[in-house]
Amino acid sequence: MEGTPTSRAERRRRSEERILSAARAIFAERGFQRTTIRAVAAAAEVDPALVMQYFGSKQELFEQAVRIPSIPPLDGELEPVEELLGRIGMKMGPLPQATVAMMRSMLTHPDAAEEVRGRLDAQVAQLAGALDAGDAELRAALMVSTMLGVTIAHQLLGLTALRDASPERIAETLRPALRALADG
Amino acid sequence: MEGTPTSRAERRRRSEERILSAARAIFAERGFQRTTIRAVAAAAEVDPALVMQYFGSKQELFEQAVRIPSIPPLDGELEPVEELLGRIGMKMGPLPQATVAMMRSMLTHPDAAEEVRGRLDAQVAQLAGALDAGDAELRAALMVSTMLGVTIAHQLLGLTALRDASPERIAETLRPALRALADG
DNA sequence: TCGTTGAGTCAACAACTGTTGAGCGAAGCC
DNA sequence: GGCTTCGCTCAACAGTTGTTGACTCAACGA
Repeated sequence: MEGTPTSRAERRRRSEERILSAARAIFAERGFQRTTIRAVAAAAEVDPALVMQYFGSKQELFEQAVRIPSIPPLDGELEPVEELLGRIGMKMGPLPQATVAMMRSMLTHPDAAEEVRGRLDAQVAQLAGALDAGDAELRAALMVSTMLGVTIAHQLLGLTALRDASPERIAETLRPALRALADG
Repeated sequence: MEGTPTSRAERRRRSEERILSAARAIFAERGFQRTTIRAVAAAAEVDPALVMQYFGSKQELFEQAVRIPSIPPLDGELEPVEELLGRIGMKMGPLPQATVAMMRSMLTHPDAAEEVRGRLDAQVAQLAGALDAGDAELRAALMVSTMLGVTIAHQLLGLTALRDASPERIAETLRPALRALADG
């Protein structure tokens, strides 16, 4: 019977992973407040108390569930605009659940808001460094905001006009706008 | 003593207005889930039961508090781009609390999500009608999404790079991007 | 084999939530 | 003045929530 491991460490690892996976899914679907530990536990087929025992609190569970690798540095080769579009291009397929969970909570959960703001600020700074003219930071911020808006409208809100558009077509249509922002 | 009206109808009207005003403020600040009827009642200096008596349920209170005049039809005179920017221009000052409440809740409250999606869809359709080329709807959707993203980043998230930029400068910097989307 | 450890459960607490029904007191009407 | 109406409050219920402590039992190390 390889399927059901009886090793202690292995069982623990798997339970923890099942919990984290369930948490990501439910946080992504409902956001922080509407997600209950009981619901996560049920989805992970585990007792609610176990979730507490492993993660200490709902907040801790959230933090660990949405922990995401930080934004990779700008690829010096590609143009910033193409870099951004590429990220969208990839992200126009389903976003990682951790990202969705983070975004879904960012307007109603102060900690998520601060985390997202921090990451976007960083991305703005990074992007601004790759632009030239004087108000690079403002233009970078507007580029990032545009990406944010399109992602929200497409992935979280499901705007009808965007729902059936292919990622490539979106990226392609968006390109001139981003370029206009990049060039000033 | 004009300040404290003793007329029944007048008292009722004022209480209802105080409740709605408090509700708008707190819904705008915390979103639907994190807003409690008790908090609204306290802010309105009223008993929680009164809120129920007047509005029937928390959901009803929310709906009445965020009720907003629907989007005015596109002014045929102005170009669509300028029209949009104008609205942003106004909205770059503080947004109406009802709007903020709606937006703050839209990612975590299904009803708010549907309402916002509906309004944005309508705005897209309206805008698409004013553009010419083939994929007008997609481009209109991206214009609206851009506005959405900038508004969120600026008003709800407080991106540092946007926080200290004047509405005019934002609108001005954004114009070429929107125009690029509008012209195809 | 046996005591220890730790994964996992069970039942409960305490706080908070939306919501309700009975009741008080003053404004309105005759 | 007396009856009615209704704005408003009080106290409570019932469900849900995060969280906890005692407990069970199988894996583990000697």
